[in-house]
Amino acid sequence: MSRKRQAPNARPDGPSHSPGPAEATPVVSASGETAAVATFEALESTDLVAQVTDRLARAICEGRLVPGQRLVEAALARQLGISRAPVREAARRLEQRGLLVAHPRRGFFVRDFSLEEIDDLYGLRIALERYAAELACARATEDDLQRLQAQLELLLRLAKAGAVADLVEEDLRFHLLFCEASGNRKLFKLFHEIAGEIRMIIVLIGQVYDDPDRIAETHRPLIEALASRDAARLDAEVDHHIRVGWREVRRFFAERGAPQTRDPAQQIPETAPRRGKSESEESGI
Amino acid sequence: MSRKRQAPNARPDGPSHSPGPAEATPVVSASGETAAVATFEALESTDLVAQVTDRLARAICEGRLVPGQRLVEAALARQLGISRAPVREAARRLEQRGLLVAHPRRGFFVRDFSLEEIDDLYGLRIALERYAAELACARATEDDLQRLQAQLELLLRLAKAGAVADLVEEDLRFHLLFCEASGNRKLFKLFHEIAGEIRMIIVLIGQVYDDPDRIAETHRPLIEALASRDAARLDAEVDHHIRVGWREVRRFFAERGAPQTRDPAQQIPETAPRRGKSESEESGI
DNA sequence: AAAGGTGAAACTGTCGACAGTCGGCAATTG
DNA sequence: CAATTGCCGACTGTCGACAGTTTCACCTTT
Repeated sequence: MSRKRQAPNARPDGPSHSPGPAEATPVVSASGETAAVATFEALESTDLVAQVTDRLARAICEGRLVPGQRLVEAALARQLGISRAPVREAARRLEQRGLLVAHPRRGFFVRDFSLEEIDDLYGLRIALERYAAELACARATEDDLQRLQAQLELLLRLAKAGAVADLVEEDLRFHLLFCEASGNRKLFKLFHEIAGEIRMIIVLIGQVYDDPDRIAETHRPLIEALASRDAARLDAEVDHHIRVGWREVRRFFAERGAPQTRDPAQQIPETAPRRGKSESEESGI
Repeated sequence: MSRKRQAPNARPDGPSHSPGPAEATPVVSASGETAAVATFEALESTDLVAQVTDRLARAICEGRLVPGQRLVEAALARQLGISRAPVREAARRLEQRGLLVAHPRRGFFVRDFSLEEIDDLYGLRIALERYAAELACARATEDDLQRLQAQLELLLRLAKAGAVADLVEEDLRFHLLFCEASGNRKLFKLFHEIAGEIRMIIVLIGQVYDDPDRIAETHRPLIEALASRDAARLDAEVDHHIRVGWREVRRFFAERGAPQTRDPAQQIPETAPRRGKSESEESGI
């Protein structure tokens, strides 16, 4: 045996050394010390990977795991009462979704967004949704319209009820329905992925929806334009709708103070042409 | 106990790539400064997963692994002389790239495309590249144009030489350069992923490029349009260029006979309803 | 002979272990 | 006192093993 039992305290990572001015982040310091920022209960049942993925995603989106934070496979596995394999797998999936970033030999870190990345993402989103709109205009069924209408009503209800968190979720689902109506499955899948990052961004910057009713209401023109089957009109509406959100996000993001800059190692496809690489470490500490 | 690193066997070819064992790195001489900016390139990361990923991808694109074929983790691991973990990981990456499909509890299968999926993919590709064109029109640097020009010339050379296989590869790289010129990294990354599937489709249906010269030449208008900074013109050119390829692919695909229909379980984001399905086939590399 | 049942083989999901590597800290040196 | 080197701990990459599940073939039954 003689197996080193590891430090018993559930705080594997040093309090500092993480990415830069993390300390400045609006951490809900209600919990003194570093402490276990997010504790997970053990789980069982099948589909371990899916469960872990889901749980981690939720933890990230609920802010229990803050950007830049390091995730330690072994620690997570221990907390969840499982082995590292499923944790690892789940982390990979979240990396694909853009919620985590993998540093070779260093592990996974909670994704952080630069303003530039947010712009990239929203620009892409517009391109995708406009394409979805174009297709939907031609192929959407009466059923699709019905679903969108129902979703709109749900948004309105949530806005009235002040359930902002749910509103974010259902807002995204509305757009997902839109993509689904396009009939292009690949597009739907892609948007699904992007939605994960958008959700995270929105949650990160806090409550964008200072006027829930108005936000919910802005979805109505989209349905009406789609119903009219006027491609040009719908295109314009979609473009406008998303740009409004984009502007809001930008504004809030600027207020909240820009976190670290872009992570040089992340997001670059492995087969991409490689030029001088600089392991420019975070400028923290 | 016994640690058997590289299995000596490894029948399957595999001069991976390493261009020669001897590195003639120029000894840094006049480095008086403390900087010590010795020009030593980071040596090739001995990343097993990356190697396996690469090898499998190549096998698929070279047709040594046919669509629908089942991949058995253990068998692959044995052939490669490694354990299942890296193989598994590599398979996951290829799944993300759309080259493999994972059936829960059944393993991985080489992706197969239905005509509908091809249409989805090309439609999406047009949407993405048009967006890239729009951005590039405004942000492309002189350097970007230079690179594209050089790539075009490479295409022409390959066409003349009849190196069709390389032509496919470099054709895709041309479009990748285009996306890169857009300055939107996320877009670039996304297109990079899609490029994998497009490559596979092209390879699958055989030689689309029955007239290599013409194909290569069709890229010139794109550069010219970009150079003119006429967004509308470039948009039209991009749209046309891709649609031509799309049509070709469709034609060839129809001839080659449609394989199985769409696999219902594949490609659907986890939150979507899923059903079962069965496949078959088996073999080794 | 076809349909259904049963058992074995095969494969994936999961686990615990090990070793190399990376980052940080401390001792050392100029 | 600052910079450099060496050491130590921690964590990831990788491995072999085990158990549950699925598949496939053969045998039994109608």
